[in-house]
Amino acid sequence: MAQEKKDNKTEALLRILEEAGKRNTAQRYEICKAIAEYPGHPTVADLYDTVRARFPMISQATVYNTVDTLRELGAITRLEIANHDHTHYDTDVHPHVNIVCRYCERIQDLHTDLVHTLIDEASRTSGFDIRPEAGLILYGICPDCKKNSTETEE
Amino acid sequence: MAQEKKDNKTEALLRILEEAGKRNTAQRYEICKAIAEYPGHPTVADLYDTVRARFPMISQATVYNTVDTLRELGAITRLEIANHDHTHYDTDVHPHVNIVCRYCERIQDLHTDLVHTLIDEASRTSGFDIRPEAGLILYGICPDCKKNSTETEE
DNA sequence: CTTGCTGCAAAAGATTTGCACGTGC
DNA sequence: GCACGTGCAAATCTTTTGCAGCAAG
Repeated sequence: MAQEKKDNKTEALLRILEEAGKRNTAQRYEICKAIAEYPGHPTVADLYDTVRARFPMISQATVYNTVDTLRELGAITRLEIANHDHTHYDTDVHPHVNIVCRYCERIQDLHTDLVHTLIDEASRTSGFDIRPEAGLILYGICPDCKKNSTETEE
Repeated sequence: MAQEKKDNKTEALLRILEEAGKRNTAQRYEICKAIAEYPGHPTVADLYDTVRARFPMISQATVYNTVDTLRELGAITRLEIANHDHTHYDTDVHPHVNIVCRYCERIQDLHTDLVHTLIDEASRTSGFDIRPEAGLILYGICPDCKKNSTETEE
């Protein structure tokens, strides 16, 4: 079932490209697959490495191009995380909160109705048309890193 | 009163540096003043330009250094905004939402109790120790840009 | 065929760094 | 006087771009 879900995700991305009139290339197939199957929130470098395993001659520029195309089509979103060198991408395009550990840089998703409440309030009070691609990021220390730092000292 | 507020803000930043045992230099004074007086959310380039008006020989590296020092001390926070080339800084270190216009790149602050509610819920459900330096960013279209796009077409 | 896509390599551009000099304390 | 801060310029590093050749439709 997990595998089935991944396949659906890959195909969903490919369908979005197809419906936008984009050509179906082997590179794009591999990139979509890599995005769909990547656990978590890959960077372009992550995807480049993954795809290169099967497609050694692929260029970074192609990965950047495809990822950017998918982003324009709303299939994925950019996660801009302070102090991370690379830009992460998120396949979950529903507005949600990303919680980032300051130490291990782990990213955890949090879905909560509060996000919608927040968007509603922001729309009402600011007059902005809020787009769904919310960049809601909270920074903190994850349970593991908290434990480790407690064990060692301070 | 507005001027008085700015002065206080400048001095607050200087005091933070002083209390951290940092040396009091003319460059840092000008940078703190530029940050305190800047309307909105300056980038390093903004601050560099502002300071250079009074201090022509200052180097960009010094601005980067000082801004980074202030950030480490918690006096300002970084705003990572998708698709903006420069990193913006925010002198408001209370957790709040930044609403960013996709067109004119205007940034508007929104203070609401929902942020605290959200942080509480995130702490409880994720087990993370959430830090106050929340990067809560919502993207949208500001009233002005909305009006302009309506007037012109579509 | 025609146009978009890819690969390559170089460019761009923000931020960081190394080092020597100057300056606060 | 000592160590930190500054200035300068070069380095770094991610992302973007120009262009020629290739391939999808």
